[in-house]
Amino acid sequence: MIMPPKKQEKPTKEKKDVKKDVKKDTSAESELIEKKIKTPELLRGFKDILPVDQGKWNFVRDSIRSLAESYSYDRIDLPVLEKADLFHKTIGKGTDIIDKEMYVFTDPSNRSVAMRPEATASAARAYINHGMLEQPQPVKLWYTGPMFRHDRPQAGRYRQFYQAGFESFGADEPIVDAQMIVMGLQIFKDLGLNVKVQINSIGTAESRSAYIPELVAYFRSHRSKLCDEDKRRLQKNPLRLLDSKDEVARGLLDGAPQILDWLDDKSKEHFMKVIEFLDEVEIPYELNPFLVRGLDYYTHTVFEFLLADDEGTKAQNALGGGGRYDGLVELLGGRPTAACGFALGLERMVRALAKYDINPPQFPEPKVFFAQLGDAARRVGLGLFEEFRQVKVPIVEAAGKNALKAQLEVANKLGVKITLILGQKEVLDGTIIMRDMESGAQETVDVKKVIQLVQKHLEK
RNA sequence: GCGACCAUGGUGAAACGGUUAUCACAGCGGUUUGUGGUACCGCUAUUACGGGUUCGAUUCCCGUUGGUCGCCCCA
Repeated sequence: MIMPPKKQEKPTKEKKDVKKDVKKDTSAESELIEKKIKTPELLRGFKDILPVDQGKWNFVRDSIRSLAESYSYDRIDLPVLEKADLFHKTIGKGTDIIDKEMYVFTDPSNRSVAMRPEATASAARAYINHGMLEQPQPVKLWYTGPMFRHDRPQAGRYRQFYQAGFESFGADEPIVDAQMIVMGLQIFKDLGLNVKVQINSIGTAESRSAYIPELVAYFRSHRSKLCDEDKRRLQKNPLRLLDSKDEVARGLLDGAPQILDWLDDKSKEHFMKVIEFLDEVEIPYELNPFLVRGLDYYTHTVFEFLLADDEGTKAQNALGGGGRYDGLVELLGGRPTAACGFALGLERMVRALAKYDINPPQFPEPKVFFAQLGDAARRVGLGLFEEFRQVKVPIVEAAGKNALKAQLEVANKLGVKITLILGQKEVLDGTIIMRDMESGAQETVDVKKVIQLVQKHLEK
């Protein structure tokens, strides 16, 4: 008992040394060069979505797609790159998205282009470009894909992030606004996420231009009390004062003029109807008179989807948002067209699933493993594997492994019920071995009957 | 864009100025070449990168890159 280890020790030690020396001599140089070339690094704020996460991602993507289909929204795929101008016009100068965060560059043909920071503008552009205003209205489109904003990365905030969005063009009815909210909430419900919606109306551009001076006047009278950030807002983007996180500003908000009071009658009526519809279908919502959104094109109804119980981090708890944008198509040179839509942040949804430990429904595990030995068996196996696939018996293999042992280890890890073993002998005899993984019992059967036999065995 | 914290193998951790960087899990290979789940053995890290201090740095300092958190913004 003592002897063998001693015998082994010596050779292994020698082997070790040899190996190390060999490594140093032959590959050390190339290794060094590789390292010096720098191991590749991800761009800041960019992320790989790895196979382990795809389950949750597919859950999110599938929920969105099936909802889109049941509400008969048509899929549209829009380019990632657009003329920079498109976003300047629509999202608005003065917004952070445009001024600080957009990936803009000059392309080889000397055009100013931008990686899309969102897709509503592109959807409106497509609506105009392809004469969709001649189609039966409303035109209902949905999309999903990556968006780009050069913001400082944080949890739930990336420079490339995925959005899915729904846009309805050509309907000014309040029911459309309400339906958007219903749809959004339904997706979250399908995912098992507890999400609340906040809504507000910011009316038309005219009513806002009447309201903003009032708001500014109010806060100006309290200017000395405001924090620096809010003073800046007062000048740059007064509406943002409404969702300031500073306590002083929050305290002042109670006495501040509310945008709802400044809406014209039509806007008020529109908003009232949206709310009535929501009441009708018993959708819980929160009226948030301080909700404003960061893009210029919004009119009337605006809403945001928030995680309902967001103890812990308050940041990045908005999972999506949207609203009406009646002026957008006209702004881009189309015929005046009412429109409404919303977008969802996919990584925030995936993150919420992880946070609440919600796992997507699992698809059935394969129950049959196919082990093959030698080239002849591989050749036969190729066809057999395909036959199994056609009768929809999920079957897996590990073609990268040679040893039967290694293949059985994989089969075992997969928790498979049956392993089929095909080797040289069996190929010659036209047979195959069927092994029950629980009992370990195995029998040699006619390869032509194996599919039937496997199906029978699985039924038990 | 501003501020703070962090960075050890595929993963989670340990060491903390001092000889061959420790442990667990995963991975791969092996324990006689066609049989799994256990056991045993072996292999897998120039301590993110680049500089500096030091006789000596994973450990201290600076820069870069990346991550996280708050602000800002938003999805």
